[in-house]
Amino acid sequence: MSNKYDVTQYDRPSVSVDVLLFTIEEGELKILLIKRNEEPFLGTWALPGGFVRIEESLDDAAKRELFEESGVKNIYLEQLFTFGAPKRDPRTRVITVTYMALAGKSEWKLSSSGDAQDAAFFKVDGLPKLAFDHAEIVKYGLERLRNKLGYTNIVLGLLPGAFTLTELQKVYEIILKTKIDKRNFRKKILSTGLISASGKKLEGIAHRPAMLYTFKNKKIVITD
Amino acid sequence: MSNKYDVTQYDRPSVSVDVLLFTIEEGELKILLIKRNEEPFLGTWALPGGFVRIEESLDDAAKRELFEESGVKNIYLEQLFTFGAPKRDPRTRVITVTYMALAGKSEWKLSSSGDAQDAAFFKVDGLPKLAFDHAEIVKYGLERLRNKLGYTNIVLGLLPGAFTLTELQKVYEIILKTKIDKRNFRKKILSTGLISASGKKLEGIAHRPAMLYTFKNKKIVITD
DNA sequence: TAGTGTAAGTGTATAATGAACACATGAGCA
DNA sequence: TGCTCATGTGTTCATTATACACTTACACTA
Repeated sequence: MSNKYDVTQYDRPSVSVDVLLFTIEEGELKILLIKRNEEPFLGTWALPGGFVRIEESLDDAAKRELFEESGVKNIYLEQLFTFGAPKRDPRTRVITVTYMALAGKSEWKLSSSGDAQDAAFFKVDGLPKLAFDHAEIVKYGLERLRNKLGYTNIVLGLLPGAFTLTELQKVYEIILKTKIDKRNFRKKILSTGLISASGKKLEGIAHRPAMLYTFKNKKIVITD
Repeated sequence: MSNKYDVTQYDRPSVSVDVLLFTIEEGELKILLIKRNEEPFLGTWALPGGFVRIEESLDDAAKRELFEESGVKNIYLEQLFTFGAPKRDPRTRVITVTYMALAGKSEWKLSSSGDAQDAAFFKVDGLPKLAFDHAEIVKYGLERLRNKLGYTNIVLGLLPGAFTLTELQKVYEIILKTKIDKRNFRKKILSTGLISASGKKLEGIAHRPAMLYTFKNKKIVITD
């Protein structure tokens, strides 16, 4: 903190939060986008987000915006990066703190918000043109998500409470875009000790029923 | 970006940058602190930093503040995290974007700045009481630095252009607070192919002279 | 100039981890 | 009862990580 600048002396930027809400749907990694209904970028798809209120923390702002625009609550949320190029918003200086959120299939119900704005999940591979620098933000978030798969149990944010090992493996394969060997995957996952067999099995399917597993605790931890 | 908030409608927070400048000196990992000469926290040590100007990028603000307060230029700089708890600054709402910078021994000359403020390097282990939430920021930065040692060549930011393998190893040992086996360390470092023997050797020392090595390129890259 | 002090430099054996690979099992259903 | 289909399970080999000790090259001193 330099002594040369009075807190109130200079123009202040606006500060916003933008949230990448990832989910897995139909075997694809998707993110939530909102169609803008005002300028700039009217009609363009953008990340959910909005301005940070003067009395709320950044995390709270991200939670609030996410809830207002998707109805999602109590999900994993992690600060990603802060983007602050002077011209990233054509109106005025806006610095945006970005977040990554993960939701399981059942956790979101769109358009729960008062204003019935257009909101939809898009495959991260076939995204439309995005407003502002949001394409860059998505790229950054994807990279972070892929990295974190490797050394944390972050994947639990994308799964229901009980899941089969095949489902778990599919999530890894979808996000990392790789094929994984089934036996090696199971050995490695089980050796972490983070998940345990529930004893229950899938029912009503026309083949051998799979064991359902659960994460022993719901905290994201570093696994190696 | 929600449509419910006009850019100009609400109070805006102030946005600052704070920089963790790490260096190695006397076999210790140290960071630069500045003694505050104004309220709040008058007389308390704090991270170098200051307010982001309305027309400059966050990176530029961090570079500028670092230069103003330490005279250091052109060193490795990486955004860490953004801290925005509503009461973290008692004056008003200040959101701070934090950076980590790395400097070799020769790169800094303190008090090059106009105002002859108190500035000094402190061992990260024995830090004085810090202003604001700066202790938390240091803790976060240290963790990031330790992690990055493991999977990048970030260490080059702390070393001079030419260095011995023993010096390199010492940097790892100091930061990670571990003893490392000399032979295994050399095998691993050399196998990355990122450094090469310069052909020159240390001179004028009372024992077998060590080969000087250099990083083949000065970019920080991920090594595994 | 021989001897001493000191850090540099070097290899091998063992353990742990990662990668490749194929077939029997149990449920629903016809 | 037999067909279909995804589940579930072990071993071999290659790679990587770990543990560990002696010789070398220089400066200095006697």
